[in-house]
Amino acid sequence: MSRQKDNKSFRDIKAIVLERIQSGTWAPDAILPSESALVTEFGSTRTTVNRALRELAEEGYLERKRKAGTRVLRAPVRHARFAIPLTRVEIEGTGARYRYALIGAEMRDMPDWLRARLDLRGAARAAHVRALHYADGKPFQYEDRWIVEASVPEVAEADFSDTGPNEWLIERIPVSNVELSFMATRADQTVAALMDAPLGEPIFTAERLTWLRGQPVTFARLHFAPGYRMTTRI
Amino acid sequence: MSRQKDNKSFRDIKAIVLERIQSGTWAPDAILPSESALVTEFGSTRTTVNRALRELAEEGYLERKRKAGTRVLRAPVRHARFAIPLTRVEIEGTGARYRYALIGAEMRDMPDWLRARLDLRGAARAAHVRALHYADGKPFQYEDRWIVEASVPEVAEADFSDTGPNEWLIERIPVSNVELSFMATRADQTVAALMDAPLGEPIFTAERLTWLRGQPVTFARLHFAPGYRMTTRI
DNA sequence: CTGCCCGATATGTACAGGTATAAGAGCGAC
DNA sequence: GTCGCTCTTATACCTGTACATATCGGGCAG
Repeated sequence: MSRQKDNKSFRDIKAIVLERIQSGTWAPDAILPSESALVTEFGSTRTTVNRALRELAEEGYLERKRKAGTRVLRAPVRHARFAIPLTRVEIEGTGARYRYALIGAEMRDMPDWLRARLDLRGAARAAHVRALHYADGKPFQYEDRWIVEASVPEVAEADFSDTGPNEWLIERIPVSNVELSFMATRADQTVAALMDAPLGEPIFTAERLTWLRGQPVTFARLHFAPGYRMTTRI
Repeated sequence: MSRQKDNKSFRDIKAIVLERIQSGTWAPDAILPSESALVTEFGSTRTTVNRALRELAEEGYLERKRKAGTRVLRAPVRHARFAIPLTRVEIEGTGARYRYALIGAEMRDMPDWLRARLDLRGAARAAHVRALHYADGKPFQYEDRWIVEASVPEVAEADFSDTGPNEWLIERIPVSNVELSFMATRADQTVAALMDAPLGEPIFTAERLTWLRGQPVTFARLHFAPGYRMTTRI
């Protein structure tokens, strides 16, 4: 016997509530029954009902306010979730062979636009690393990255010829705050040559800004091969 | 008096655990103490510790397995979360004035590529709607959408001259499964003319496929104005 | 009528204890 | 050895209970 009776798990309750929202039983803007009312209906406890409703609220279907009750959102604010794996993992995940090639790495003074971007006052040195990631021998992603020396002093001695700067960084800065942007850019001379694409080709591009405890760590611009699609299901 | 002693809330515990991960006290791949061990350390209950760890696992920092224990992930699988609001809401959120203009709407037989994309066998009719969304008088997004008649029969009589098809759909199909893709495309004749952009300009493009209970509902291609960036913080 | 306070109420969170389930570890039969 | 079994253990989840806290709305003083 699984459990004593036909008691609903929080998963069951989530499914039932979602079904009622989808079918229109509980229309948008409607206040749904209080937790304790649902407890008597489903024959479980408030803890369980609470978890179900809380997760549905987190997923954007409901809005909950103390005393006000739980309301069905009119236009559910859907959230797309993208996994952001290492490039190597992303490539290997498709079954392709991964290859990495360093193009160049030097220590330099950061250019003004970058200092502005990172909110850094005063001069600062950084490693400028450029690298290519291949999938099955074809260029997959061109990585153009700056790593702030003040935040990661070891970078001055780092060797990126075998390991990508991303994996190198993850060893040292495992967790951090990230600001990610995606955009469409035009292939310039460098990108066109490296990606084997015509000049001006639209390139799916990601910019990634990373901080650790308020200190800027790295700025990366990732140029994906023509035709790249970032896909998710929600 | 807030609570009886200095007991930790699940938020406190999350913060402490995260701090230990970030500072390397609990290095990647390390198994951290069992829930009951943490209970004695933090002086709370397993429910509380459990919630803290569960949420950290959801956020991609930890991996939890029954019996195996809780492990710090080497390369935290970070998840970027993007809110997917209505275009109108997105524009109004920036403080800009929203304007909508219908370009065309007709019922047609679906082209082959679309039927293949939606996994539909046999002929099927759909509404083909094209519309422009403006922010402060400038084109912001060109929407090219197909709505499957079999799934939303009212679409044959719908009038999209005042309301965008997206808002119209949300009234009828509040919740659904979505597959979202983002890519960089080249502005073709239509897009270039409507967006007031040069031919061939890189365009940030989203494709959105929607199902309700396994039935394909709509396919939309959203072309954003040149320079558009999709940004998030994680 | 207006502004403030205060009680009722719904959700937020915590505690204490229990059962269910997955999976590693060790043992024995073959 | 190795396959299959049981035992143990750590997490997953549930039941009940209690108190905390935000907020709506009504009542009262000015």
